[in-house]
Amino acid sequence: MEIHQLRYVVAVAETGNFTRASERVNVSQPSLSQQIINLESEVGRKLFHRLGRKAVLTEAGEVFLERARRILFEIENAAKELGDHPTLERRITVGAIPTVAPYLLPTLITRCRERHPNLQIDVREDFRIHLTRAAVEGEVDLAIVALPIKDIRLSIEPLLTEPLLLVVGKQHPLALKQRVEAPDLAEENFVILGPSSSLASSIQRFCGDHHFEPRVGFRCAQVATVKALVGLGVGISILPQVARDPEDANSLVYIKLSGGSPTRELAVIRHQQRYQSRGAEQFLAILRERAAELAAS
Amino acid sequence: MEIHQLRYVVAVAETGNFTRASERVNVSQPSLSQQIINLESEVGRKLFHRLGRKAVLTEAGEVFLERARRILFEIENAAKELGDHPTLERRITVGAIPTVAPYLLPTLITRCRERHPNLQIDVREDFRIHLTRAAVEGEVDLAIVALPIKDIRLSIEPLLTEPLLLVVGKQHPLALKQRVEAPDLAEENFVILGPSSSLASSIQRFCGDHHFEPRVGFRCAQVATVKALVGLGVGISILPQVARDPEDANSLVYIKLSGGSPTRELAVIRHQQRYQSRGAEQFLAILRERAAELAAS
DNA sequence: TCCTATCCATAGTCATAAACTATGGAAATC
DNA sequence: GATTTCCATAGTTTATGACTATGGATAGGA
Repeated sequence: MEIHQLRYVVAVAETGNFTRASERVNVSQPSLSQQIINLESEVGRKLFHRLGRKAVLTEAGEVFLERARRILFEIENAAKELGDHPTLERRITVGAIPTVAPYLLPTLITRCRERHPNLQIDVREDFRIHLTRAAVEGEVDLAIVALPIKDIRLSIEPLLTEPLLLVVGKQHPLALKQRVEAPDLAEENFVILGPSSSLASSIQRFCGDHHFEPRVGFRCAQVATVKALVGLGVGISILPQVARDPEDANSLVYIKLSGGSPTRELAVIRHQQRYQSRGAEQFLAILRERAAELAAS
Repeated sequence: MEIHQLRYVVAVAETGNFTRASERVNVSQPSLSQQIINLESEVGRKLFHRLGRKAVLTEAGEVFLERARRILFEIENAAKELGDHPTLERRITVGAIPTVAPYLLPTLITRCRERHPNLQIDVREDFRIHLTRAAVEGEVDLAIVALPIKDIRLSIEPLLTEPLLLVVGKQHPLALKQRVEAPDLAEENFVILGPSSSLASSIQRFCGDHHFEPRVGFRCAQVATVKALVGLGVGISILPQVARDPEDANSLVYIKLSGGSPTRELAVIRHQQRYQSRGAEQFLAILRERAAELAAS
């Protein structure tokens, strides 16, 4: 007897149909069918009559269904109790990509400390592909990343669509132009982050959409390095608006491109089936609040 | 969260030691260790302090242990309830090898019908290797087979040590001898069952122990065929005492070999972890009773 | 009554998880 | 200080659960 088998039984009982149940629990119908058969063999009882297009619980199936529901409820509560226990310290791990971490997390963590002093937040800054894997493997509770992401094991909640701004040095000719469009960038040298960066991928996709390949002159590991080099005038870049810093005004100019400004969509991901602790819920509420603020500005 | 992980947690809690716990649940220590680590990662809490040679529950671990025990108890009861339900028909499948099935099962089933009218017994006659696999895969609840058997997934309960008797035709020279020993058989033609038969294997092993290879003249599929051929005088055989039939006296002579009579040990096997239903328990009690009777005769 | 659609079960294949063995590091014991 | 006993990691193998393709049975509609 396995937990996924109990879930499948409950799903079939509630939908009346193996196919519908398989859609509900995100497996293929033959897979669910086989697991129900395996379970029936193990407990030595038929749990469902297969009546043409209907799956109907047998008498034994009705008895078993109550037990299955109780077991699943207990399992849910086992995880919940650890997450919500009044005396156990709450601790979560949050991931964020490098073009989000230094700009969003400080505000989020500050608010969390103010409102939920008992909540400990560990941070992991990493690239999207690593954070995706970490979420799947339960190494982080939540991760803030840029879309697109495809992994059916993850729950993906969009947060905001964030403008990406052209950034040039104050002495750069483009800094003086009234209107800058994508084709204006075709001959420029780009300073961007490394190949693991989803922002770097977004920039290359945006340029591709405008039928040119960006001339990548510099690959950097940190946004601060990108800013420093752009400020020196050796190239241009594109950064998310959230990366904008008041101090940047000394040497940088942020420009919203005319005729279709690039954007990226930020989302928060977590494991589809992993219980979400009270601490994770608290953090998520603050994250949603901050995302709404950013979207409105 | 998986059921085997809960079992491992309980085992570690009760033994205080990963190594001891792994022995208890029949997996290797690294495997248990890895599963505990995976579970801790999933629930986001340390469940055990690893203090040198001791594994001690953390506070979270103590909370979790209660839940784990409750879940495992519910799971045990889910299976038990189906097996013991007062109104659900009880039905079990019993396997037996061909040199046991026709001699033991009729008596057992008759007694079961008398004492437990609500118990339905399905029978599967097959060779040991197939019954072993069927028990592992839950296709039979119990199976009566000859030893040896090695499979850690099975629970093996010896039933009785059964004499194997030499069988010859009434006109056979050995029928008239006062004392027959193993070397007397070295030049005889043997009539035995097919290569899948564990009895055939036992005969060959017995002859091997006496430093000769049996001359196998006939391979048969049924004990009745063996008896018929031996009665005709075309060869000799060795059959378990339980196969002896009053009608055999017309044409056969059963002889207990002097100087070390061959035996075989019958056992009943079942799946180690599968819940044993009330019906299976009832049958098993009758089987033990009959085995004791046979052992005394 | 026949055709189509919708269901479940089987077969074959593939990917992943859980098992293994080998082994290393740390701590306890002698 | 050496040895023993524990747990964790790494690499490999095996078993399980997933997939797709497809067939048989049944229900519904024309």
